[in-house]
Amino acid sequence: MAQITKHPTQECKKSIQAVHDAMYVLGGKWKISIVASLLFGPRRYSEILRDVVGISGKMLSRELKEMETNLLVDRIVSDTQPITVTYELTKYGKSIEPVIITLGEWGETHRKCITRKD
Amino acid sequence: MAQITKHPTQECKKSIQAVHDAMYVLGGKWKISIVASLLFGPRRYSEILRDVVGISGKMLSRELKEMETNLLVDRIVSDTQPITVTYELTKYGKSIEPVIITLGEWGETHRKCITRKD
DNA sequence: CTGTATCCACCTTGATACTG
DNA sequence: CAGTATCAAGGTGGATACAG
Repeated sequence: MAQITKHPTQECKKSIQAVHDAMYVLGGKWKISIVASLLFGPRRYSEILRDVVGISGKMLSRELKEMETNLLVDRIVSDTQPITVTYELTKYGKSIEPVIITLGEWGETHRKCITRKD
Repeated sequence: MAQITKHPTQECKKSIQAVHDAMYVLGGKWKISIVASLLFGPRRYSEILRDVVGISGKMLSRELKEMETNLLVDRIVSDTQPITVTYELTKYGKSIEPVIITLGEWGETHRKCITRKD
């Protein structure tokens, strides 16, 4: 029916909006990396800190807090001595997996391109 | 063989790196939206400006320049009067399509979640 | 039309030190 | 271990004016 020929702008804007929505939630410098880490299973604060190379503690807790607010992760506190905190993706957070996979695959390819061309 | 149990960190870091690489190139506030726009076909500067709601001219040209540098887009100048400039995705740029699609789908779902929960 | 230059407010991030 | 507080620096992005 509606071919993308004469008035593609509406179609286009809709897609762009969807993508923009996604990036609003995943938009921090580190959020996607954190999700990638959490896809491997529940992680402690300090573990994420080691996994996500370059992130600072401040950023990690801040991003995690935002992600908690956005219902992407659960924060589980065990009142051991000293306390341990485990983060894990919610069902909703796990639904990002395809995005991460796709992005990761593209990233690997990209790295190859870089290697060849730089 | 190597189960993701004892030493998941290496596996994990690799994935995270790949994702991080991707975000390095796609990382601006607007780049992904611009790619989304360009996926609908070549676009003029002013068209992208209209498609990507909220972006300013300065940001658009800046982001496009970076994307050109990263070989994601081609910039084609027609020396009409006045000149017109068309941007289109390179083959490499088009390879991001799956990412955008996946992200867009997730974004739509996310919007539904927002609607229900906010 | 397609940008660039400048000014400026705001946001983001890191380093460091500190708390429970 | 799991954060928080504070400071400082740089990046981000918009408005406006200007240029080819």
